[in-house]
Amino acid sequence: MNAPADSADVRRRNLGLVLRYLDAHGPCARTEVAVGTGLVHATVTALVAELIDRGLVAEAGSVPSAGRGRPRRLLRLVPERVVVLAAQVSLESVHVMAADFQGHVLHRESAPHHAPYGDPRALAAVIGCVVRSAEAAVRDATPHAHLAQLTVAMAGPVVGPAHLVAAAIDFGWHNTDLRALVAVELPLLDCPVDVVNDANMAALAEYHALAADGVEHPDTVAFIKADTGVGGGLLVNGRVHSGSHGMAGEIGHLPIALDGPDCRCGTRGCLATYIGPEPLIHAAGLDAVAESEGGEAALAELDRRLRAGDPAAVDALEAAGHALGAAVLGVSGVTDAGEIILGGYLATWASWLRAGLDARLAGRRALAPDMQPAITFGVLGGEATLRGAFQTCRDALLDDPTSVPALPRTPVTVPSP
Amino acid sequence: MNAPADSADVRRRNLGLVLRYLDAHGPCARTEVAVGTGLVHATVTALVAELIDRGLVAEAGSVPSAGRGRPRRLLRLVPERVVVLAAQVSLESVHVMAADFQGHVLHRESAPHHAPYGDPRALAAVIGCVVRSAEAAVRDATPHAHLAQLTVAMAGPVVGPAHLVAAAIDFGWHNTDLRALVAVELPLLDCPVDVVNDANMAALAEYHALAADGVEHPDTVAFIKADTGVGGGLLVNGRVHSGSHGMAGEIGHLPIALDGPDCRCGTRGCLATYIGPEPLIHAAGLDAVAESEGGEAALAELDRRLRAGDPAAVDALEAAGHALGAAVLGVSGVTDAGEIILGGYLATWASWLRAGLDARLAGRRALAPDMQPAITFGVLGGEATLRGAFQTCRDALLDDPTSVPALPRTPVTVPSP
DNA sequence: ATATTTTTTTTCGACTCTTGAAATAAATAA
DNA sequence: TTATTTATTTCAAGAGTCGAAAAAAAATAT
Repeated sequence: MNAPADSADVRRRNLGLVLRYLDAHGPCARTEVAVGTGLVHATVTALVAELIDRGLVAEAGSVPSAGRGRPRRLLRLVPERVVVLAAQVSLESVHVMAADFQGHVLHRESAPHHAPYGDPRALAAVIGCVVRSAEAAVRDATPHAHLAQLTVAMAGPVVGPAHLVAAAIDFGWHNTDLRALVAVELPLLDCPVDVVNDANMAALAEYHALAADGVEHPDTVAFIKADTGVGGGLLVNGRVHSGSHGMAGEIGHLPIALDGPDCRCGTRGCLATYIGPEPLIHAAGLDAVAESEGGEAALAELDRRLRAGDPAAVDALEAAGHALGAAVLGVSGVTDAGEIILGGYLATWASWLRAGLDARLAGRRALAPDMQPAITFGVLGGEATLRGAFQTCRDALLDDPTSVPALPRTPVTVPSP
Repeated sequence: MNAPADSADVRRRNLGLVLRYLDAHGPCARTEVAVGTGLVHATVTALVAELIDRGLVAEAGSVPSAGRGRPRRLLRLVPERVVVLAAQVSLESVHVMAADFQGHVLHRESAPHHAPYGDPRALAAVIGCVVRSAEAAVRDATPHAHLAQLTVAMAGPVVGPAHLVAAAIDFGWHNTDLRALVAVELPLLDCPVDVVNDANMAALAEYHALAADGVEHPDTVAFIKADTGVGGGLLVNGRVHSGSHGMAGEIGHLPIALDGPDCRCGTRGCLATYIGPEPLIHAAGLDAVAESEGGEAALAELDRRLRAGDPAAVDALEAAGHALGAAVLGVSGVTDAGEIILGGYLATWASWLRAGLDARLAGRRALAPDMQPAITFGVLGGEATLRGAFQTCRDALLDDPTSVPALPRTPVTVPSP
């Protein structure tokens, strides 16, 4: 933050600029990179040379240039050069994904963790085990890859530069240094370990998924999702804003009604008491199903009833839409998010939520039509969190491509005299 | 954002680093600056030389160093070198303040603007007139000063890099380029003109005022104020986050009750319908006073009654405290602000609000004691907005000290041979 | 077949910035 | 006076970007 700047900073930034350009615009020539980034040809030559050294970029043949002239030598990203590991800790199991730099999944693995409540060490051991196995599998397949980072996403606020898990309610933790615990389990894994909030990751992933589909995002974007719980995230300029306690986006307890239902959190009228799974199940008259077959089954049944047009189910979602509308107004009022992405079953059931949601937004809409936040719907479903953890690794690498070491010099076969 | 980096960027940053250090730590020697900033002695010498060239820093005598050794040559900021102009447009008048780099007020001036509703040009003319007169007064007094910036704060969202005033409800504007209009009025004023949101400026000012008193701020801070209306601001790392439409902090319309009172904005249950001046006056039974003597007088009367212990007044504020508590929970839930600064009469009447506020926060407090946002109270009152506009100029200068030109070279008297 | 034109890429010298080591300056203590 | 200590400056080196010129590689014109 207040460290001196340096020519190395300049280099890092410009390397990232070139890498981002190649990533976004596919294989292209140095000239195009120069024009696209605003750098001068000479500099692009130098930067590309370094990226080639580090194995992040390779030449990929020539194409004839327009009309006559020297043909363009195409440059392409080498996604295989980098492998990242993304892990997600859910209530009952650990999921790990290994992917290359462009997100091609190289390996997936899951394991139940049976972590005893209050014992992060046991969980770290399971994480370590799964990650180790995933890493081994990948390392065999792609021997030259650089392992860039492991990012572990889990429920609960993650705090500060030390990435302490401040309070994982589901696991009974308090100020746990999960990162250190995992690192202990993985002494041989020679890469940085990151611990992040899962909802924030989902937000990041949906943001990028929509951007890949051509959606232009405003600079401030909020994300609200509901599945097993209600959470969210706040993105500023495409980066996660995690707030003072890593809790930005712990939106489930946004108060939307002064005298609403009591909430686990101790207050009342929280958003989660309107759009969370339990209240929806209750409103749709599915308490019995939840009781006998569990919450997952009840939600599945709710989905069936919605599609069948069951009035209680439809009404439940319209009411939820209203509450969601209040939350959207609240979030957009506080953060001025220009877009709000809805994820989890809020995306799945978008068509049933829309009525209540739009009704609630209509009032405000009258005031400043062009200032309404755009409402979009996530497309990643359960994949979002892992994809977001992956994206975090990617961003780190694009911010500092020098973290990837130079390739071992290929021995030049000198023609004997 | 995605422009190439450059050695000039490095210079700018490091000049700013040195300038900030001298600003924060008072006169001190180059060695101390080097240690404090992490720069090397040689670099500090060069940077200081440039700052002296630009007239921002001057040598200020020597003090003996600890024990023996060459004495330290102290460096001091030259606040007089820079003059900034801060303007505030309120409903009825324009206020302008000229200050030096450290905020010493050089001149103040106000004028009623009688701006006809919907005519930004007339208002721009008044602003121009006041600014011109202020500038002339200051320029006479301090002939060598560099006029760095004019920042105009006004109610209403301010959008994007063009600083368009998107929708100034009070003035009936829509997407007005007030900056251009003011610039037209001030063709001779050779400095950048900025237009910003007034509540955001108040937030910035209170932030710095508290920091000057030794308060350590968390990285995310929210500000909520009420006086003639309800507004606020969001600060991330000490910088204003204005959101996608410059509306971050238009918090008056945060919905806190699903079925609350109707609001001007078209929805219902907005924060402003609970803690705004009209509802408070009404709840305290002062409608008649407001009718006959105006809102200002009614608020003054409310203040008297509070201090006299009038039950209706006290109850009104306790209820407002409750609503405010809900807003605080909402804001902190969405943004994870580690601190929430309350300003305007929310600060003045802190002691009467606390009961309701704390009651509302108590529930949440039980969940995560160390994650509660700290509640602090602004100290600047009506001065906040102008001070914030000033601070914006200051930040711009600290971010790029090269915007201040070199002093005209003092003619060296060559001894004739 | 050769020269010319066009486009892409690299090379080279100039300039700026930070750095580390050495030199200089200015005091005190012996 | 001479050594010691501390603060500051000087100087050469290293790393970056930039602009102009040169080189490379094709297509077209002669």
